[in-house]
Amino acid sequence: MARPREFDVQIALEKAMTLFWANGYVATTTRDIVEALGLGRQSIYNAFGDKESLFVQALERYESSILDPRFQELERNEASKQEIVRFLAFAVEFYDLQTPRKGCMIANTAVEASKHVVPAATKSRFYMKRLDTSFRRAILNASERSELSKSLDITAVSSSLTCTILGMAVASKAGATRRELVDMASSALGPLY
Amino acid sequence: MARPREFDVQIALEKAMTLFWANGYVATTTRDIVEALGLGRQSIYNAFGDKESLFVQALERYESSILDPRFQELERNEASKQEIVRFLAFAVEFYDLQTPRKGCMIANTAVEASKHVVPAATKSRFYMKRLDTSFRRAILNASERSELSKSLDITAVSSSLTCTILGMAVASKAGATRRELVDMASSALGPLY
DNA sequence: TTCATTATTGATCTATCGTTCTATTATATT
DNA sequence: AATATAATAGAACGATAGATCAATAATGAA
Repeated sequence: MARPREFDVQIALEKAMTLFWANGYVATTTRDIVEALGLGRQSIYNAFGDKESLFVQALERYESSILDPRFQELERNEASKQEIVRFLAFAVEFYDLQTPRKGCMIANTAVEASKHVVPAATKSRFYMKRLDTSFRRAILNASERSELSKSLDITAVSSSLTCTILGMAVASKAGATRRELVDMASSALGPLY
Repeated sequence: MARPREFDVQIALEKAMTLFWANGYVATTTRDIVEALGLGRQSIYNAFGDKESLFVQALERYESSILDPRFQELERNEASKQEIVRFLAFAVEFYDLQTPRKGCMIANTAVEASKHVVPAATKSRFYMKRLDTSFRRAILNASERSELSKSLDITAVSSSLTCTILGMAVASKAGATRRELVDMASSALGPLY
């Protein structure tokens, strides 16, 4: 009935994600996108709509391909101390091994793109809440299993862990060493021991 | 000998600082600057040079008018636990009371402007290091006064405090409640008690 | 095989970007 | 009062932004 698309939409979206992740929304030009995706302008507009729409789809791909898989462990009903530790350990790897250092696309978006892309602001707020809720739930489980100190302020610690993830993202992008990232993570985990 | 400037350079710079702080480097246009400063284009170029130069000067003003005064306490030779607590308490106020929420210009710069303004990248790295060093020194003092647990990993805690400041900046910009900011700060202070 | 439909290509649109030019105005020194 | 100097105001610059148009190519359904 119609001419079929010659490129893989998911691969193209992956490239757009990487580009926006590294350079942000405003600073990424449509010319950059055309070059990075290796496609014609019109093909990109056909497939993804305008720049803002492409950005939102790239952010959604970041969520589904990067974030969601990592949340899976942490959000299990029985998740406890171990899952929190593993989440933080993954964050260290994730941030440290990036070349170039891009930080976290959600944190970057909160800082840079929220003002220009309304759904992006909503998403960044949602994911921070989701992270906080996940941590709290896991801490609660650990507490019920008597793995933690009785006097622990669960709300405070979950907020602190969320804060640590965000702080690591910024520090990483600013060039923090692996050692520093490890220290940030391990120190934030202190209250659990 | 020549016509005198009709406006106050420091007041104009303050306005530029607020604008860049809220909107970032790339997203702020020279038109925005002209409107916010209430001056003619050429007057601004005469006084501050091009956009990049103005940004660096605005960032330097942020450092001297916002950051340096707060570092003063923390960087005293005798600074100890109390100064750390006060620094974090100030950060909570600072981030919470902003309208609109602008976060920290250094953190924003690290995320958004580093790629476009080389001196800004240097500055953001410098200030994170300075913060870390100040915290470490104060912790060291507290340790020597036996105010802290013997087993405390001083390097890890100072990294964690730095991380917390950055995380709070991002969380605040994303709309964190005051309660959440308080929790982030107080939980990061946990190891000191 | 024809035709409706969509993909592709590359030229092109308008708006706005950061910056500079030109002309005028205002002052301190002579 | 005359002059050198710098500030101001606004028009204008070339470059580039995001987006679209027009022409062509490729497919599946009739």
